[in-house]
Amino acid sequence: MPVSSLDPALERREQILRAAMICFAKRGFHQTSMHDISAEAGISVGLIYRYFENKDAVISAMAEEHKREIHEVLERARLAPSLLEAFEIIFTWDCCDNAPHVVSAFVVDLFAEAGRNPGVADLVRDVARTAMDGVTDLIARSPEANHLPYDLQPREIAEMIFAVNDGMLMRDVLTPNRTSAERRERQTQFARNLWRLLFSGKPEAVCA
Amino acid sequence: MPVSSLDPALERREQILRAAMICFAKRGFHQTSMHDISAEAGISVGLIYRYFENKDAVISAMAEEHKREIHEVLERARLAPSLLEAFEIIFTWDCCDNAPHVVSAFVVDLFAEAGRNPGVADLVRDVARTAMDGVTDLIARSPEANHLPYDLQPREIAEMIFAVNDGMLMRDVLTPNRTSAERRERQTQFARNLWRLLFSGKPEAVCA
DNA sequence: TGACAATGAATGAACGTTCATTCATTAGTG
DNA sequence: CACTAATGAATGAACGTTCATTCATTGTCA
Repeated sequence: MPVSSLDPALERREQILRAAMICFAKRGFHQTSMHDISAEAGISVGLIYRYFENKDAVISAMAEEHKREIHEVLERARLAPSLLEAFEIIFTWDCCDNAPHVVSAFVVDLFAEAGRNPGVADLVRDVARTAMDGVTDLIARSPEANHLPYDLQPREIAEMIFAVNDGMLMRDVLTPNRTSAERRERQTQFARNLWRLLFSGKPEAVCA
Repeated sequence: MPVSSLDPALERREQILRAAMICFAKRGFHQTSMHDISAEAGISVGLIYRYFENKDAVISAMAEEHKREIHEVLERARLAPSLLEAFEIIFTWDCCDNAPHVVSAFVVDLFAEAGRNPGVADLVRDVARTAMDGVTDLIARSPEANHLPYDLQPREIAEMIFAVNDGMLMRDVLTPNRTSAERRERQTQFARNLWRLLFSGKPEAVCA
């Protein structure tokens, strides 16, 4: 548990967001009541309104946190010593050790919410575009870019990576009792398979 | 618009389901009220309860309809003259001409619901497994199966196909104003790209 | 130091609204 | 008339939000 901040107000905010994340993942945005969140956080209902204007603000704040997290993952991928390892980082970002399966349930619900809430849609679109640009750039700069099969462009490969990644995330909500380790193993396998398809040869043979 | 049935009771049922689908896609399951559905269908609230036990039953019935639709798509894919064409059918099944973008919004919400409603989860899991088995079989039986790159198994390829497909579906909710034709074009492109990655050669060169 | 004032974090009952569901009633049909 | 289809006002539970109130902490001053 991270002793995240010296500011007690910020700590409260994060405590509320942590509780909200658990509730949202368990029940979804619109089935989660403010009472649920307050109970999960061990505080009173009213207190939430000291730190957030309303329920929508809680959802937005969490979407923002998700945005930061994705940016962080991209940064780590950018620093990876090889493109394959960058792939693996991107494919396993949601396999955090604690709270297994919470992230995927949340993200799927976030996309569903984006489908009807334009504000959330803008935010998710923004994250998606930034991530896509980052990975496109990552591929274009890599030494492997010279060996791309056929006339596939870096952008097309990035799109495929994200499609596969999102698709696995979506499937994940169907198997809630898989452990983080199992998920990581499985998704790493996906990354390797995609890699093999893209760069004709064993992974070790192409690493920089 | 299909004049689906001679039985007026069944017709009412379908009228309600059609209206519910529109509402669910627009607002999501839990933000859609029974009044919304009745207004969309042009009937009274109480009448819905003559044909469905409660709101959950409406959701389940629609998930069942989705199941039937997927099975139908699989059957069409099975009858396709080549594996590539089967791919294209699978990748574009949700690009129906009327009601653009309705399907993807609905399906993403369906998965989100599956994440918390075990009954829905069972149903979706069942559809997913059947579809996966069908496509695995499709690949294994195809003449191209002998040219699979590296040690990739038909099952792994099927998993990748569905991951890509689900991922695109998820992305789709972010661009609600794309037309069906644009979506079809884009997703066909995805199918072709995946095809090229899988079977090293131009599509035309490998068709049976 | 000790007494008192001010602060604002925290509470939870109360309010107005929305919603799923029911049911007494009406319309339609044979 | 008898029977079913259809209506929509009524019900009660649940929800988001507000706010009067409590109380531990901090600041002030003699």
